[in-house]
Amino acid sequence: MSDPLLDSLNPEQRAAVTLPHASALILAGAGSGKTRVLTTRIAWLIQTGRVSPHGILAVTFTNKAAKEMLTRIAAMLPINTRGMWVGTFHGLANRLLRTHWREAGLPQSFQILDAQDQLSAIKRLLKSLNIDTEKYEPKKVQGYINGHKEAGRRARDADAHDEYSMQLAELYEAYDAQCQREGVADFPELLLRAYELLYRNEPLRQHYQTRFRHILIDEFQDTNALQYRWLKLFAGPDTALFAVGDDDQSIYAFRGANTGNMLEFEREFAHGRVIKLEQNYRSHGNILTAANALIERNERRLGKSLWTAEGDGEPIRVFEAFDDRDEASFVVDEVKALNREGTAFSDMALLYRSNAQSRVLEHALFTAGVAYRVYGGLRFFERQEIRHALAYLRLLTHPEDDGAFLRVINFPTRGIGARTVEQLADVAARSGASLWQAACTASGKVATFARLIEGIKTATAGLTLAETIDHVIETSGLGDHYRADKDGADRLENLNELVNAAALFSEEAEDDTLDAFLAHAALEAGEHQAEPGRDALQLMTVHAAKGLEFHAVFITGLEEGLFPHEQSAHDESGLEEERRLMYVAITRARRRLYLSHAQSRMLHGQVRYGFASRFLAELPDAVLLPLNRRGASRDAPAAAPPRATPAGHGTGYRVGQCVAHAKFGTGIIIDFEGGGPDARVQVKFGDAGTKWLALAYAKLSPA
DNA sequence: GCGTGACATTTTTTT
DNA sequence: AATGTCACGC
Repeated sequence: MSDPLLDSLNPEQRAAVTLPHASALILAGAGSGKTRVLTTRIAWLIQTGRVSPHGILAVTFTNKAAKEMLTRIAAMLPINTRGMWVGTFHGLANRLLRTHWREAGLPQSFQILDAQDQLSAIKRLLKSLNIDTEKYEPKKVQGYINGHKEAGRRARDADAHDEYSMQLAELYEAYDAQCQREGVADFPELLLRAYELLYRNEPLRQHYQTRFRHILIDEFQDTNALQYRWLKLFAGPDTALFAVGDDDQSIYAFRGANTGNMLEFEREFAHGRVIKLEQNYRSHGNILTAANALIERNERRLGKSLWTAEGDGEPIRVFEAFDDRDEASFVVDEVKALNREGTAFSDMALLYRSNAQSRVLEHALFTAGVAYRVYGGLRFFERQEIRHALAYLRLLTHPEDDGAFLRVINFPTRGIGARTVEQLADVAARSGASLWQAACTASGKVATFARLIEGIKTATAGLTLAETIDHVIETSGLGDHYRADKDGADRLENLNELVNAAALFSEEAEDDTLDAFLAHAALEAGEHQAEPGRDALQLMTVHAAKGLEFHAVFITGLEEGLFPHEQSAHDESGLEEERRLMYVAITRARRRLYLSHAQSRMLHGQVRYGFASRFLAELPDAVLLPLNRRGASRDAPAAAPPRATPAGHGTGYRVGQCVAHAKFGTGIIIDFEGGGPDARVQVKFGDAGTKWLALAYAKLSPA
């Protein structure tokens, strides 16, 4: 009898879904139905009675993916999915630590530090230890600490051979001590703590190992060393691990993701049980041909080639613009044309390597009146007014939190300046107490502040979450502060939105305590971006586009130094990651793909000249369609792009022009000086670097 | 204690 | 170009 769950799957997908009770690695290419396989596997396991929801642990990297997974499973199964653990690594670690806080050595109300909180905690530490922040930059220290935590190393495990690394290790140690004292945990700490908890506590470990008979991991290529060890710890002798990933889409190595985990997993758990999903249901043939040709240039990969049952489709359009503004206007024209032909704006995406590139594009779109939406940027719970409000709340439930204390002690300003705070910190440090405790014994303005917090605590004792937050906003003076500020309307609205978010949270969450809400705020920085229904062009970085798909995709800024980014282009591994990034970008497109680059571009306030990205040359010519400059009328002198800076009269050359030199190859003129017989030009060559050449002697020809 | 202007600093991002 | 950080002066 046919099973409705499995009917629409292809043979490989079906094999993956119905694997026996053993660990396996699923190599799922872009657009091959990865999420579908993962969710169907869970549904199938439960429906066929192989496991109860209680025995399932499913891990993802983003909250969005976790939510999507739950929704899809719920749609497939009539039964209730409660009891299943589905969430992000951090969310699950938090859940574990909240349940076993005593065993984990944390206070019950421990607070979570996001990256920003962590950085300010580190700055505070460096200051208290009188460390030279020129030599030990806070950001570097943060990177050092997180790097070690993500590799599963405590300060004592960090190798310290010279003065510098010994100092760093000491700072790491001191930082952890500070966090412990204040009862806070940063993101990697959540994982490491949860890991250590199970590692050291055998009964607990056995409990979870027996409970979770099936562990499923999404985006496995993004796991770091600690997350992998974490999974190994959860897996008992009778646990089946189901890891789904695509090494070609690993684009987070820069933050510790380790594709090597896939190889290791194959050896340690899957024992050769590897299923490749290579049929792509998303893109037309030419797009896949390009993607395959590109990614084949990478050495380090497990090897996989996408194919489609669809036809070749349209060629990939390549456009060379004079400059970034020209590129933007090209994009605008094409977007409008596509929309006229019936493609919704929301089904088109405009991708770029780095956020700074969006400005010019936005300007052009705005001027042309095209609705667009930029993803990324400041998230809801990261806004300063929200952080202030949350800091008050943190202080209510967890007064030991010095970070929260410092954020609000003088915001809104109440006449407590740096000097006073410093004295307070001295008192606290001498007695080993928290700032809050020191404040409670203080007098004057500090005492008034302490009474304010105490007052809020008493007044909100019986209130709901939303009422509490509303009360905090009004009593703390935050509300008045932003009402007095003529630019404070948006912030007030956000604070109001925070109250709404709390009300919603109370409705939905099983545990609607203040602590739970604060953890939620830290772990889920807020995908609550407003105005969904509107049909708008989608703008985002390539990173942000992972996992999404669009009818038409524009990849812009395909220039050396930008994409691949110059910071990554030096070593082979960096370059391979950039290539994977390009692979991800290409495979977002279903039907139509545009690649564009510009001869010159405004970057960091000055004009830069770049060559076309090497990635363009790595695509097969057969699938590319170089676009001619648009209609002759638009090329009329009046509308010509503003690149024509004459390079000395009568020389026949101008800045921005491509030229060829017998010895140095081709390059672009980026500057000139003198005129007539003395004229010299500065040319940036692809291979030979930048050279000054005298026009009278150098044999240049237009290229 | 607080506000302002000079200064540097620019990848990618989730949790 | 634009943004954040820091030191200085009121």
